[in-house]
Amino acid sequence: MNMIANMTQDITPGGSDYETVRQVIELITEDYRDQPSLEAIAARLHQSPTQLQKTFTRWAGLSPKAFLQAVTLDHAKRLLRKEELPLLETSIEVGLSGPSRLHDLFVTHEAMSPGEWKARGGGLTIRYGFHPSPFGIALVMVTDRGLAGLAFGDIDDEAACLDDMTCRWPNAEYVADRQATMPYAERIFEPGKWTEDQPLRVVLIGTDFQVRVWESLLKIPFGTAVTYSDIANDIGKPTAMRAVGAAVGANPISFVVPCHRALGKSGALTGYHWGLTRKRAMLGWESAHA
DNA sequence: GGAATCATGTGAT
DNA sequence: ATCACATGATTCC
Repeated sequence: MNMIANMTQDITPGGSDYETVRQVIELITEDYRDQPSLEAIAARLHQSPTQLQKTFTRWAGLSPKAFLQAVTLDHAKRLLRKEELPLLETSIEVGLSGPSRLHDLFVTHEAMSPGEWKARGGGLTIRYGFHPSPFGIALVMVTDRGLAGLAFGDIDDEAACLDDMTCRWPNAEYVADRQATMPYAERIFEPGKWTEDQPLRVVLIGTDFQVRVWESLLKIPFGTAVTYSDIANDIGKPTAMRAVGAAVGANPISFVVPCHRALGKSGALTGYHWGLTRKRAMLGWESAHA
């Protein structure tokens, strides 16, 4: 009967490009030994090569090939060596006014008191809403003090995503309020809107150690990366690299607190709470926008 | 090269 | 006390 030829063609609007991108990255990463051609990839996704190329480039500003190159071990190692990437700097100087978005500079953070942390969110009202983002559906959570949580999910994955977050502060009161989270969502993924006048307020809810790790992450400049042991050094506990890994993983505000810029010492990508593929996507996206 | 192994700090139960 | 980790260095094939 009717074969679904156009099945992959229409995807729901809003962050939909990411779905395609995700599959491309996944595919390339799995079969990177085979060096699959654009053509082969397109065939696997039931799309025409040109269409795929177009979608991908619209999303990343980079061809799939260039993108993949940016996520390669070699490149990662270069990010790690603090030998400033001449490439990035020139492209900024060239006058791409917008994209320099060193958004980290305009984030103000505030940590919760230990007492509040121990209450596990008790007495706290958290409003949340789902919004499209370049990396899939984003779950945004805010308190009256500022942004408290940011999570990602794939299409139709929203419930699991929400679960994951509400578990962290089980005693808090949760209210679905898309109106309240909307302004945050808009600004997060449009870093051009982050100004010194109106910095993005974030609230770090975690233990003392975790908060220190997260603050350290915030200092990593856009488009660069550090190792877990770098962070351990930065907070004055050089031997706690493993603990750092755990703390990084517990970061409730992914992307804003750039946990994706933490790599293994070899430059290899290690785990990511919301999926390694998403980590790759973020890194590649950043190299393209830097 | 890669798999297995161990030393390790923190946080949750 | 004990266990699970988004690590990292070392030691085996």
